[in-house]
Amino acid sequence: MDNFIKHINKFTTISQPEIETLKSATKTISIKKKDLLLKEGEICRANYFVEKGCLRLYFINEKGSEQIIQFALENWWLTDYMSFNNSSPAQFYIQAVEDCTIIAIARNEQDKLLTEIPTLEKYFRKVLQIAYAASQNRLKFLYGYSKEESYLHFTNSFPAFVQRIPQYMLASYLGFTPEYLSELRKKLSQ
Amino acid sequence: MDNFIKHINKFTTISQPEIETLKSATKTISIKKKDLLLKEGEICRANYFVEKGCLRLYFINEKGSEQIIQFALENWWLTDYMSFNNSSPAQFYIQAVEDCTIIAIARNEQDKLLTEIPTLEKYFRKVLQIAYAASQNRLKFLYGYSKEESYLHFTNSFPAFVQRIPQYMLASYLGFTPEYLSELRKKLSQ
DNA sequence: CGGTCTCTTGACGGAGTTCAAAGCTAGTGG
DNA sequence: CCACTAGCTTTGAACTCCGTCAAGAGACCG
Repeated sequence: MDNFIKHINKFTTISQPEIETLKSATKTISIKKKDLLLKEGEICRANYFVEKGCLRLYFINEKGSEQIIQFALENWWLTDYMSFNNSSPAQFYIQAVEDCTIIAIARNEQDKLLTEIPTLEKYFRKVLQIAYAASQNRLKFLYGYSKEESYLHFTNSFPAFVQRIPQYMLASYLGFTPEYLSELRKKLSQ
Repeated sequence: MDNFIKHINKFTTISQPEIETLKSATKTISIKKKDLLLKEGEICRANYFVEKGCLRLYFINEKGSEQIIQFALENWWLTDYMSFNNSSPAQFYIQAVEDCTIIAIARNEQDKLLTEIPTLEKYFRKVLQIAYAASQNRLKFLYGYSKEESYLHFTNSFPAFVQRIPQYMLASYLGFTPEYLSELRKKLSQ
């Protein structure tokens, strides 16, 4: 819970009684590597904050292989927002890449919470504004870079993270095949 | 201003005096087709709501050609969020695709406004939550579909919008060349 | 009606995929 | 703590989607 409270205080001010309310309205979950928080087709009923570990959001494409859309590291929120907003069937899976500690706010609890603690509206607005900025940036790289450039950019920007995940996940996230990633690595190491 | 107020009322409740405050803190701008609201390298000092018309967000890639990241139609917000959040140099251009009526909230006014009218925090949080959901969906299509499938999906989903914009913009938004779009159209009309 | 955008056509080339198979690594149970 | 196995990574060859270039046809605006 520590990271979570710190994170809130980075963006707004929250009182001790409000923290207590928050604690009673959230669930802290420990999950193992490869455990699923959400499956395609289910209704996504919670928003997940990564206290520790790493989650991924992905779907299965027509050819039957996994396509990763997003990773969430410590201090990031992750959910299938379409499903979460509209209570529609999820289009994505959410899975633990490593053993994780997750803080979950259930959909119905969130509505109540935001009424009881209005400053959380500010917190979520700011967090979403940053996440949205990141997604604009992401699109810029996707459109502007070749696969090789994407790979170089990503490994230079997040060297530590690249060590944390298997290569096939990196390939999937960057939008190419594990075979091609292997070819790139070989080429670039010479 | 009508669309704007209606849009706010779809997500939260705003009082008459609050509307007056809002009116005095925003600027309504009329711009002509091809006018620019933001250039790469400038600091983006406003968030733009499309009351009427259509905007596009794009950048110039290494080869010197325009890459469109996003369109904004009526009732959508558009800005370079990275630049807007951090007062850093913009990575994008914002341009009118058609003659437009735009409502602009300046960066510093927005901070004041959100303090004076707390319900706007809820409004922006919800709008961003929807925009973020749309961007997750966008990524799913980008990763999951071939160029041909992207084209078919887009034209089927937004036939009216496809009529509103030149083909080279559609090609740019979908991430391919006008030449290939032309080839696709020919092939698919047979 | 003249000039500048926009769209089309076709030839060619290359980045990245697919498939199949072999080598490697790490986790698990005995 | 070792051995076995499933899953991950590498290799290479064939193929294909889509970009590039260049040139011409059409459309729209002043």
